[in-house]
Amino acid sequence: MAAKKRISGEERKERIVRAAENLFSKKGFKGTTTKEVAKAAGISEAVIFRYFADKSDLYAAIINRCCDDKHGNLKLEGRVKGKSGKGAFIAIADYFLELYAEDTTFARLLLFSALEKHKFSDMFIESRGVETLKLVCGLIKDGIKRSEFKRIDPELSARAFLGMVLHYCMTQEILGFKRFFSRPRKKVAEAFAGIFLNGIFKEKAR
Amino acid sequence: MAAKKRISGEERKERIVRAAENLFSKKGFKGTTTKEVAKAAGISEAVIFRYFADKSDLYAAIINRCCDDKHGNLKLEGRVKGKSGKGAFIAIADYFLELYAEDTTFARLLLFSALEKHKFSDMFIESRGVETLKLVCGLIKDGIKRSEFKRIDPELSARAFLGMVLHYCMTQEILGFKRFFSRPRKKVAEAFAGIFLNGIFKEKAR
DNA sequence: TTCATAAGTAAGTACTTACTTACCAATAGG
DNA sequence: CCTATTGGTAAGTAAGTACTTACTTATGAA
Repeated sequence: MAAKKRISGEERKERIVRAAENLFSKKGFKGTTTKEVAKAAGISEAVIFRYFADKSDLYAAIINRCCDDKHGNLKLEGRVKGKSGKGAFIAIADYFLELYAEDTTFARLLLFSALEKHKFSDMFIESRGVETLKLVCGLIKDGIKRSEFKRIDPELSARAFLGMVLHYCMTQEILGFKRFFSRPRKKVAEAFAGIFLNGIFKEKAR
Repeated sequence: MAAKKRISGEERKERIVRAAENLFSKKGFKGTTTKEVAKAAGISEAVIFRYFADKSDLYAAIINRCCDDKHGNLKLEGRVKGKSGKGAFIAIADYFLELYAEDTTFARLLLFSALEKHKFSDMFIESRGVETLKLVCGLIKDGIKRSEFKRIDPELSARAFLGMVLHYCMTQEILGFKRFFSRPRKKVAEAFAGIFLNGIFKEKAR
């Protein structure tokens, strides 16, 4: 029989949050029981309440993990850095397509939160959502300044581009559209960037 | 004191479904109790189980109502009929922008269903989702045939356009983006159709 | 009028939920 | 070695949960 291992408080807390993150993203906050979380974390239910005041406190811990994690935004910026024009938009599209194909945990957490009206979705909008929008917006404003793009509404256009990409990701991976319809990632990124850019590209030299 | 009114079975059933539809769309299937549904429908809980075998049977009734309801697709087709080129795309965008601004019940039901993995989202994809996609796809194929559009992937392009529109609707109305950012409906529809079309429009006469 | 039937309820049942209590055991520092 | 602290549990509790039972009352056709 395995000797009973005891783990430090911090490590245990971390494991509980990870287990809960998984379950909440799969079944929502209401749809997940503390019993399930305990089982997934390999401990008894009471331990959860030693580390967290109540269930929603556990939820708050997950949210903080997600929003503090600047990893996502940094990673995206890294991919775009150095690129310009079509390459930059392809990189953005490709980033999200890859992200959603790999793991929908975060997206599902966000959606559940928006539907169940926790404050997670608000916090998300204010941190990561706005950042991403700014990035795309910046690219567009640059293009306008250099007279490569038409003088369109930058925010609205950024929403259009991100909308194409993110709605595709969401329908494919979360609504399950990919069972009926699929295209190689590179092709999708290329097509979306192409449609978007040739739309806002000012035709030179008629 | 008001005389106790009795209502026909069909009418009562209908009222229960309507009450449940509202609540499920607000709080999800798991997040809504049969007690709440009964209260909203103005009856005792037991009545629900006279008309529906169980809670999920009630859910199924809602789904059928939503999917059978060809109203949505017909209404969209009606708006597009007779229009071509940019006007048609503006009409589509405008339709969804208006729909979401008025009422997110259906969209929320669909999202909850996709997340909670009921079969509603599958049924939706197979009925209304695919229909809408076909409509846009048809417009694009026509344009290609008439050599007005580039020879792009019609399905993928249709997804791009619908993505812009629907993701905008969703983020505005369900994620609550509209608190931070808003544009007049006509302007959004115009902008999205413009971006999309000038992207796939073949430039004539260089 | 009569009465079978359909519409409705109050008060349960068996079970699950989030959360507590009272207690136990491994570990680290003296 | 001892003992305070920390990590952990078994077995609760009160308040829900979906669903049932046993019963009442309005309605409409005969």
